[in-house]
Order: sequence, then C-alpha cells, then structure tokens
Amino acid sequence: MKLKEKRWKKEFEEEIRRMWREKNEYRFDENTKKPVFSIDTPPPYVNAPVHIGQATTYVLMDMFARFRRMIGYEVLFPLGLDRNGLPIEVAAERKFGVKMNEVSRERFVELCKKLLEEYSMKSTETFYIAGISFNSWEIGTRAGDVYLTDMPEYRKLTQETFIDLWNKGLIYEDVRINNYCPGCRTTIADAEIEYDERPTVFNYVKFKVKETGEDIVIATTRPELLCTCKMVVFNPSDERYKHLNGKTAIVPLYNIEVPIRPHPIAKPEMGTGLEMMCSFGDTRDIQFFREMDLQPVIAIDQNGKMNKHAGFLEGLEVLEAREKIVEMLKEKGMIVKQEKMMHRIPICERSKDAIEFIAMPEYYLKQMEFKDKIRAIADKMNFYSPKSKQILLDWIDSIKIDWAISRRRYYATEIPVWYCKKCNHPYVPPKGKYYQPWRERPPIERCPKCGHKEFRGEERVFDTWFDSSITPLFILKYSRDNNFFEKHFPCTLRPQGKEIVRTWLYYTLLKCYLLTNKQAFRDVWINYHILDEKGKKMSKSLGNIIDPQKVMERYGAEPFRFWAAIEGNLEKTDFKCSFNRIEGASKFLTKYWNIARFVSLFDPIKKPKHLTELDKWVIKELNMLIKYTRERYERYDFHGPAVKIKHFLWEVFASHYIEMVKNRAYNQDNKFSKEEQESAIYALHEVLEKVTRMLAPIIPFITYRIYKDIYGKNVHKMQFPSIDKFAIKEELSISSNDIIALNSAIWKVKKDAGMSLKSKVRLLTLPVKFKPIEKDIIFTHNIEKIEYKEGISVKLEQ
RNA sequence: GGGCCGGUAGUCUAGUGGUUAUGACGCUGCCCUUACGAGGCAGAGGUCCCCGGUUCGAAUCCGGGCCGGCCCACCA
Repeated sequence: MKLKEKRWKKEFEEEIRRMWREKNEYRFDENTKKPVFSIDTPPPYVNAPVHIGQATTYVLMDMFARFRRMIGYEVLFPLGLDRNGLPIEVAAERKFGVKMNEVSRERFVELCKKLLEEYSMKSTETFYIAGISFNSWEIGTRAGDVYLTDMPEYRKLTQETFIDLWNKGLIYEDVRINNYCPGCRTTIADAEIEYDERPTVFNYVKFKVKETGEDIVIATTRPELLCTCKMVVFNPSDERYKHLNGKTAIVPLYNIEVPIRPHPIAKPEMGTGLEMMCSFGDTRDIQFFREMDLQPVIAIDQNGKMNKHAGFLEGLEVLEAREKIVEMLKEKGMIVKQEKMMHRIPICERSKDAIEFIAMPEYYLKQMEFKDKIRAIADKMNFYSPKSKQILLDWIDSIKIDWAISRRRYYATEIPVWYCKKCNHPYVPPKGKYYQPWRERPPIERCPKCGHKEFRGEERVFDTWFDSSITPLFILKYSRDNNFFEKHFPCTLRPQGKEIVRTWLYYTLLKCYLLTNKQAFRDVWINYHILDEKGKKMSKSLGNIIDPQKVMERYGAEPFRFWAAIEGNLEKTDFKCSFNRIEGASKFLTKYWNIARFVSLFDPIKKPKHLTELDKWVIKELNMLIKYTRERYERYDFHGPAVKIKHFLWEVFASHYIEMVKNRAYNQDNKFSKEEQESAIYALHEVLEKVTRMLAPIIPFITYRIYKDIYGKNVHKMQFPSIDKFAIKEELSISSNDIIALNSAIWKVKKDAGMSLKSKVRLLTLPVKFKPIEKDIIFTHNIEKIEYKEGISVKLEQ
C-alpha cells in the first residue's frame, strides 16, 4: 500500500501508543520457551516529574528491549517506582505543615500515603508518551507488572532478605561513631554524603601550657568542641613546637588537661601549625582517635544539640553553641584573631545539613570481609563501557566499615525485630509476611529465651538502599517462584547512572551475593548525564531543568528518541540537551518518511533472477550496514548505527541510488527491460524494508506505521534483519565513493553552467570501471555519448 | 593529591594510521528536478589545543604540557 500523507506528523503517534497499551502488546510471557532477557530498570522516585535524563536513559533502555525482542528474546522489562524514604517524608512535612517527630507515627505514615496517592502514576505518563515498551502499565505482582518499593509484597521481600542475612549471622548491632544528619535525624551511610563549600571562621584560640605557663595559639573552625579535645598535636618536622613535646595543654574555659604530641596529621602551614584533636569534628579526627586509641567525648546529641559534656553550652544547637563560645572566649581575651574562610564540609545529600559524628546503636551488615568476593564478581560481569567498572572498584577499595543499614525514619521498610522487655533478647520472625513491629505484636507469645510475654517492637527502618538493592531479586520473583528465579537469575542487564554505582549497583551486588552466592547481572550498562544547552548540570536551584514532556509535546516522541540515539554515546560522555538538535532529528524523520513514500509508489515484488550492477551495489552496502548495526546493538551501542543508518539513507540511498534508479523504476518509455525494472523495484524495497526493521528499536512509531502501511505487518514482531552472505561478498567494480563522485561531478558542471539537471550532456568521459552501470548513468544524467578514459570530464550541449 | 573523560568551522558534533576530514544549526547563492519547499542543490568557513616521538605517512598511536568537565580522597 502507498503512504498517503506527505509527511510524518507527531499526531500519528498517539493512536499507535494507545493501541500498544490497550492490546498489552509487550506483556511478559512467564511460560515462554524463548530465552529471557531481563532488564532491571531503575525505579524512579515518584514525587518529581521524570526529568530529561531519566527520559533519555529509559528511551535507550527501550531500544535495548525492542532489539532483543527482534532477535528472539522474551524481554522482562518492568517499570518500578521508588516510594520509600526521605523524599516523600520531607514532601509530606512540607505539604501538611507537620514535623515527623511531632505527630504520631500512624498519622505520619497516613499523610505520606495520602501524598503518594496523589502522585500515583503521574510520573509514568512521560514514559508512556515516549513509547517505552514496558511489559505492563498496571501495578501488580506478576513478572513484568509495575511494582512499588513500598507495596506489601516488596517490603515483605526486603524483610525476608534481612531475615536470611540475620540467620546467616551477617547482621549485628553496634554502637559506633557514624555519620549523623541532624536534619533527617538519622544515621546515614558514607555513600549518602556529599561535600559543599561553606563559609566559616577560623578562630585562633589561646591555650596555656601547664608546665611552662606560656600561651600557645591553636586555630579551629569548631570551637564548640573544645570540651571534646583530647590532644594537641604539631608536625614532627615543625621546629617551632619541638619544645612542647610531652608537655600538657590546658583547654580554655573547660580547664581540661591534654597532652601535646608530634604527629604527621598536623600540617605546619595550616593555622599556627598546632591542632587540637576533637571527637569529632571530621573524619580525620575519627581516624586519629582510632589510631591513638583515645576515648572520645561525644558532646552533640541526636537532635544536633550540645549535651552535658559541653557544660555551659548544654542545650544549644551546634551553631548557637559556636557563637556563644566565641563570644565567651573573646570576652576573656582568648581569641587572638579570626579569619573568614571557605571550608569544604560533609553534608547530607538529601537534606544538605552538615553531618555530625555521633555514636548511636545501629544495625550493620557485614561487608568488609566480602570485598574481594565483590571484586571477583565485578570481573565476571560485562561493563558497558568497560571503564565504568573502575568506578565500582574504586568504591570497593574505599569502603572502611560495614554497612549501617538502620535508619530512624518512618516511611520505609520496617526492620522486623522485637525485643523481650525483660531480657532484651532480639526476636527475628520467620519469613512469609510483611511485619510492622512498631504497631504489631510478634508472631510468638513468649520470649524464646526467658519466657517473658512483653515485647518492644523495633522502631527503626531500613536504609533505602537496603530495599533498592533487591530489585533484580524482586523482578525475577525470588522467594515467590523459585523455579522461575532459578531459571532466570542472574538478571541479564542492569542499566543505571554512574552516580549510583557506589550505592545501587554496589549494594545490589553485595546483597545478591550474600543471598545467592552469585553475580546479580550478566551485563551492566552505565550511563552518564544529560546537561542543559550550555553544558551545565540541570538542577532545581539553577532553574535549568528541561521537562521531557514539553519536548515531546513540541516535537513528538520520535525526534526525541532519534536524538537520544544519535546525539552521542551516553556510555562514554555526558551530552547536552539541545532543542536545535532534537529539531534536526525530526528532519531525518521527514526524509525517511518521504523515502518510504517514494518506494511505496511501487508494489513490492519477488527477487528477479538477475540484479543489475547498481542494485547489487546498494544491496551490498545495505548488508554491510546490517552487519555493523547488529554487532553494535548487541553491545548496547545505538549511537554508531544511528549515525551510519542516517548517513546511508540520506546521503547514499536517497541522494544517489534513488536519483539514479528512478527512471528505471518508472520505466515510462520502456527504455529498460522488465527484468531491469524489477531489479530496481526489488532493491528499493529490499533497502526500505530492512532499514525499517533496523530502525524499529530506535523510532518505533514511524517504523510501525511505514511497515504496516507498506508491508501489512507489525515491524516489532519481525526478526531483526540478518546478513545476506552472498550479497555482502559480491565483487563490484564500483564503490559508493565512485558513484557519489561521478554524480556530484556531473551535477556540479550543470549547476555551474546554470543549466537544469535534466539538460543534455554531449560527451561524458569516465573510467572504465563505470561500464557496468552505464545504462543507469546515461538515463540519470541524459548523456548523449560516453567514452572510457582515465578521469571524469563532462561536456555539455552548447 | 589520585582517577576517568574531553579539546575537530561562529556554535555543536561524527570519524578513521593513508587522496580532498562527517554531519547539524547559522551564513551566501540557486532551484516549483513527477518522494520530500518544515525541501533539494551548490558554496563560503578548519594551524582537527600545543610541543615532541613512533611511522613512508599522525587529527588518529605514544610521551609531555595547557585548558575544560566529572568522580574520589583531603582540607584544624
């Protein structure tokens, strides 16, 4: 059938995407006989609209999925939504004007749920518009259904993994110095820390030396921690302070006596070269206290306020305490000078509050002893691109303590433990149910240890990565359907951003290894970032966020998708979001549509016995393109093929092949034999049909429509084109470069002479290798006489 | 300080050890060529960051430098 419309319009997309959804076109068949290709998609957080980076990476993942279907896989490609944790709590606090700790837990959880209901599936709209072929758009628990990280089945699995790990003896509780975010009121992991430059004041404070009575000056940004000072150090090479070695410093205001020692941690050029070591101002202090085996004094409590150790500062917040103590020191003339400086401090990546170092009892999952195992697992997986593996290895190297998995929040998966009120014995229930210990009784009557009947339910919840790290287990029905899981684990592909390698990827590998002894994935695809048009990171504060829905409203999904493929290689680099270039992509769609429209003027026909030389050439080019494309697609590279397909279609097929073959395909004056004509028509369709199949994973709407209209079939149900070995081996006297050079030369001469392209050429001389396509040359360029010599020359009619 | 990536026309970008370096946007000119005027064709525009090396030959490979970006570590 012929294509009617003069151009592809974005409005054509809607009907196709609705049909896919209504027909459940991409549903996952659990009983399939095909090999399964499973994609562990990153669940986006629901409280914000999908941003352009997510949209781009999902579009790329969709290309992976669509391609795999075309080479015979049953593809597990579910959509998950992350709904646990801090972002929703913060949003609820803001929206309902409450503070988590000031309302009942019941009430707070209710408010979070209310808000989540409002968000519901709104954020998935963008994916739907973009034509992502998720298995399903309905929330459910079958393989391929949309899943939520806070649905009971999911939380149950999160708890089951805890129960298994507990029973394996891999989880323990300990009181340790840990990163504590006063804003979020919870311990956080190293992976959740970021750094920020903040202004601070460097205070030069006078200490007294007990033995000699002399004043020494120590510079500090944390004067409120004076009470926690345990030692004063100078660099061993620092001649100025050698005489202080072994003497005692007296901490001002508190009159605590602390030893003065040389230690390389002190840099002579910083401040006065003397440093007070506190517990704890930063991670250096923690290392130092550990190394010197000093007893820390913790002066900051869980609310970020000074406690009794701080004496007269008790009850003040850290910053208030700092101001107050500086005032007091000033009054007593103990501050020699103050310098303003910018200071890089650790902050909470979520609330952006300054981290404090506080000792609290937390649950830990052992990881230190498995570092080598995880490294070995990393070696077993294929990384795309290979260099991304280094991000993971670097992170594994830098892990210093076990993973603190408990958090003091409300809207997250509860830690399933009860404690006997009498003997405090922890009770971990059996698997099989979603537990909420803070509101439920345990499933036993009496403490297994002492027989007491009263229990205290655990109130803490899991670190959000503790539940995010089981996505491949959940989607492959771990513990719900062992047959299915055993058959399909490890998961085939983990696609994700480079910024969560140390969290999502690492924790997933760790937990899956501890639970299954296996690598979680066969392939890992790491993508970089989408930047704004100027190359800046998009962020709310800069106000440079581009909404992918707006982009698609303006141009349609297809230009966006084609842009995502052709723009660059996200595996290797960041790339910029440019409207110009998305618009440029839509021009390709117009071109492609019109090529298809031209080819559709002729009915598809069977391969004739003999193909002309020119047709053999274009089919050989096509097959080389198929070979390249298929190899690259298998390695998750859609960029290289998109560039090459576009170039072939536009610069070779349309500009040269079609121009040269038009006359023969129409054959209006019967200048060509029927077989020659059929050879042309066959080749035109051969190229269009196969290129359409190659483009189907990238631009699924337009290819669907073209294929349906012309060939009457669903392109997405077709096999990916394979190579015609004979066509590719064909020995031909002319190459693409020859043909392009010849046509361009003739067109240029006519142009320069101000003549129409149809005007007559009196004499064309050209190399003999063009002889086999002589007839096509003559009728394309209206040649009167042809001669074979070295070089190309064109003589026009005078 | 450690690691990774990049530097190609006014802007953005592809690319490969081998004639004349890809394309987009912008710019100039021409064209109702029966698939395409939201198009086609032609054209202008480049020390392919710098220096050195390997090579018959380097924008491409190697070393060094400069610049930019990102990640990690550290900063009293």
